Amino acid sequence: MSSVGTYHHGNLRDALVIAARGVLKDHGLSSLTLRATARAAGVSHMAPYNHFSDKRALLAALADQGFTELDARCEHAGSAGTDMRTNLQRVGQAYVEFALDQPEMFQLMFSSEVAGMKRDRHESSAPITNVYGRMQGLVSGIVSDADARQGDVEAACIGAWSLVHGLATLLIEGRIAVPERRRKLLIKRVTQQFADSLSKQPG
Amino acid sequence: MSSVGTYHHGNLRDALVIAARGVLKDHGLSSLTLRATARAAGVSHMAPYNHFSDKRALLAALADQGFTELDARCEHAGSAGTDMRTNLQRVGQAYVEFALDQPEMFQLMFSSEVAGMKRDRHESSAPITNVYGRMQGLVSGIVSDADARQGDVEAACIGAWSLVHGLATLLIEGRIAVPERRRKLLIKRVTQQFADSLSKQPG
DNA sequence: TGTACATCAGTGAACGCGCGTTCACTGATGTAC
DNA sequence: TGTACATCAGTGAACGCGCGTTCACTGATGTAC
Repeated sequence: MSSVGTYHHGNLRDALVIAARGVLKDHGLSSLTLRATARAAGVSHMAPYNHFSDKRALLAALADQGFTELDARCEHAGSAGTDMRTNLQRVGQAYVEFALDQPEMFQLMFSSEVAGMKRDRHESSAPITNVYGRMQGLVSGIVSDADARQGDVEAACIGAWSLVHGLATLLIEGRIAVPERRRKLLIKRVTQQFADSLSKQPG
Repeated sequence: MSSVGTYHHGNLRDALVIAARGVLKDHGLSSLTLRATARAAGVSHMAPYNHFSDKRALLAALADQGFTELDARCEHAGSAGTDMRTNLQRVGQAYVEFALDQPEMFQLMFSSEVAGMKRDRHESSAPITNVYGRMQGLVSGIVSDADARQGDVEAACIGAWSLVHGLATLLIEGRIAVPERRRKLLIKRVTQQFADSLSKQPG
């Protein structure tokens, strides 16, 4: 137990993750350093080492939080209706919109700095698996209605993920020239087309 | 005119780009610095400033080279046959395989460090446009056979690019668990499915 | 209710690193006369 | 054919920066007795 302003912080670990998130959002991934995070949390630059083994562990904790939120949004989007094709479209849309809402977070989550992380003993295995598993479930459900070969199902699952991930990435990087106000419609159309195309494959 | 070993290099600009490419390939994007490039070219760390206004300009020149090569491979792949769907599939496959052949280059090309570059007066406008234009031509050709609306054509074009770009990105980052030997087949299937799905859209 | 003490969670100085860039310079080249 | 000189394309020392991390430390906490 501790009160505000004491020597011991009380919950510095969480506070650091929150601070890191602020730095990431306000100044971008390349400015997200250990020292900047400590500064933002109002603590000495050495304090984080009491809670994270090193910089990567801190970034990994933040990325985990992002994956959890992405998964939550996809889950919410993908369980609204009963039509699997619609649900898949909505999951895809949620994925891309998450990336556009929090581009820096999305970049962190898929940055090579964080990939293959040790994860500092703090539970939480690869949470991207949940997101992909969700798509996989829907795609498999749709495609397996037809008499598809197994390789085709796998390709369709990976295609689904690739499509939304690529769209998110290209939009974030500004490679796709589309005015702000048309973005959402575009995302909907692209994901829609993909969802509609499933199970129209030749067996 | 100058011979080897003289004070004046003769063609340091090109030599620097080649050296940068070596550094990028051998040590990755984060190690691709001005000084490392100069070192690799066997020249003082200040010499590059006679040929490039700053670090970004050097990286941009290298990225341009990458885009040119990517476009060449896509062109070659996409003009082999006469069936547009097949050509589109091959272009997509070439895109992904380029990324896997030269992952660090691909990362550089789409890194935010290089995006929206000034490009140091050395001609060569955004060469990614060529690659996308190629896909766009094929997709439009296929989809416009049917009576598709304009927005659907656009969505299909962007979908094509997103699909291959996402697949390339996810494979490079090791997010897709697929053994080395099955990669090529997977890429083929994913691009194939997409190409086949075109013009089966509902008008 | 006190007190000794181990442990926890902070501090701040310092190190070594490599970076991009500035600066003043100098050696080599080519051209005008 | 020679020579003065402007220009080009290098050099190397130095600066300031922020980083991650080490180190020795110290203040606060909680528990055993």
